[in-house]
Amino acid sequence: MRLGQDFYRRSVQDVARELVGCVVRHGETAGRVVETESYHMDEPACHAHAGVTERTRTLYGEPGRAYVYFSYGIHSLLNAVAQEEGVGAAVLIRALEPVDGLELMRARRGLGRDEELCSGPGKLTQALGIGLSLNGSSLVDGPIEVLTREPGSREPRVAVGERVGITKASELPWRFCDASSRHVSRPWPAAMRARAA
DNA sequence: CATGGGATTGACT
DNA sequence: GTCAATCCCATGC
Repeated sequence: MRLGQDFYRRSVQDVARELVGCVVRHGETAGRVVETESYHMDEPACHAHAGVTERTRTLYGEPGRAYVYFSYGIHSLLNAVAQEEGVGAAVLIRALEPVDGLELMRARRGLGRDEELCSGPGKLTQALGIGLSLNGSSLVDGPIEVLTREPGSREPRVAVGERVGITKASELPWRFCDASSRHVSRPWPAAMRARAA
């Protein structure tokens, strides 16, 4: 079942935590979310911190849309816009566990072990074929689907830690991981595993 | 209009 | 562990 707009119209931290275990699908390819990070306009690591600009318009828009942006000249990164319209906040999808369309993912990514297909924010957009043209598209009724956790599938053990790869506000514990997954973008320190819920 | 930084990855030492 | 690739966008002149 697809997540509705109300799911996203909440605290961005809650959305990030609860997205772990959900499934993202684009066409034939799909993966289970094992790692997310939340970003909010009030802290300087968030693009929305600069205010409303052409780039951040999507971030300030209605919840439940995709914010896709280009990073380091090479990678597209996928975010889910959260909170009320007018608040710049989003959840970065950092890693997936491949579920469907593995062959197509391998073709798009080149040779690699299954753990390497979607174990990073730039890798998963490549594996799922998500590009900048999908910026602003709806996750509620658009081409990228975000589905609830399969009933009966195991409850993820969510570990909380500091966000990865940023230079500002790196102390905030806004990274959420399935601690038992081997498909995360970076190894999970033992100290953080202890905090897993 | 010119410049510089960045929520990354993969190749190489 | 280090480093380059490479482009969008914000900022400043």
